[in-house]
Amino acid sequence: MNIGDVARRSGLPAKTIRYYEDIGLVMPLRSENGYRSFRDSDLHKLAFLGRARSLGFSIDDCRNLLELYEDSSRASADVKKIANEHLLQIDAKIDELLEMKRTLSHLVHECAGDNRPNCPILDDLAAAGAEQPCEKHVSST
Amino acid sequence: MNIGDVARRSGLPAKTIRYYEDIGLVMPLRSENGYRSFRDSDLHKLAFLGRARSLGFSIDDCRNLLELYEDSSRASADVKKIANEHLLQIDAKIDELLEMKRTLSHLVHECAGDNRPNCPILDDLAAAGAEQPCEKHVSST
DNA sequence: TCTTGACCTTCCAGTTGGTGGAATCTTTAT
DNA sequence: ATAAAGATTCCACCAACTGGAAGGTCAAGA
Repeated sequence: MNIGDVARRSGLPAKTIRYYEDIGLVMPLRSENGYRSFRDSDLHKLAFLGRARSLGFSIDDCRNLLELYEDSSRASADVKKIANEHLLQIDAKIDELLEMKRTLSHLVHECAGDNRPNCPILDDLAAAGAEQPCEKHVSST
Repeated sequence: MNIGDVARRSGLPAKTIRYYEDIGLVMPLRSENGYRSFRDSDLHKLAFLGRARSLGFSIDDCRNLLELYEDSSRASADVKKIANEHLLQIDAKIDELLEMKRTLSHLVHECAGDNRPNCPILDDLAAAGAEQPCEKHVSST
């Protein structure tokens, strides 16, 4: 299979597949003309990578997952550990975004959004870090 | 004020402040010795930027917000528009992460996580894109 | 046979938002 | 005098690609 076929079948852009070869995630053979020649196993790996990436795993995690996948004597605990750590990061990110959303939607709600200059959103951004203009308490935390 | 003071007061790393000057977000004066000399207005801007960044606004958004902030004849609608578009992106990201979380926590739940090789997580990653190995229906959308 | 177009190759640069480090001043304190 | 702290510039690096240029290859049609 040439890269175009693999791209269509895996759903990954050809550019990305070349990149994955660059960083050693797949090692397709080469035809006489210099074209990459992908085996079914390469396609399979790329589909695996695409799926793992779509679940948000880092390239580094993907590398480890792929290694585990190809190790028939793996312990599922090792896979689960990677997945669990990733889940924690996802949770952290969700929390962060929810907090942003909470703050921002509150501000947006307060803002008239008309042609007048008064704007609680800008007020909030400008007020940050200058909460007490009269007395600075250096936070003993 | 030297950059160290501004860093302490704004909470931004000195490196970041230099970077913000590089990309034209702040334009501190220079002392005779070549040191950056920050005015109160610069510190104020940097605090503004720090707050906006912490709400997830892109540097580009920050640039626009800063411009609006300094334009006393702005329309609050312009600010609100930026904020609302950002909110939409936050929502999209949250949805994406929640979907990842849903899938992944389901898989993690299924996985024994012991020393045996059988692993539903890997099975899922491997099965993706190969759902029907016997018949390929090219998806008529 | 020639040519056109689709496909493939490599390589270099840019993206986002910084961070790390080296080499080199300047200032301040002892 | 010297050392530490803090400043400067510049260059490289992170993730995970993406875009584009310049060129080689292949299959089909006139």
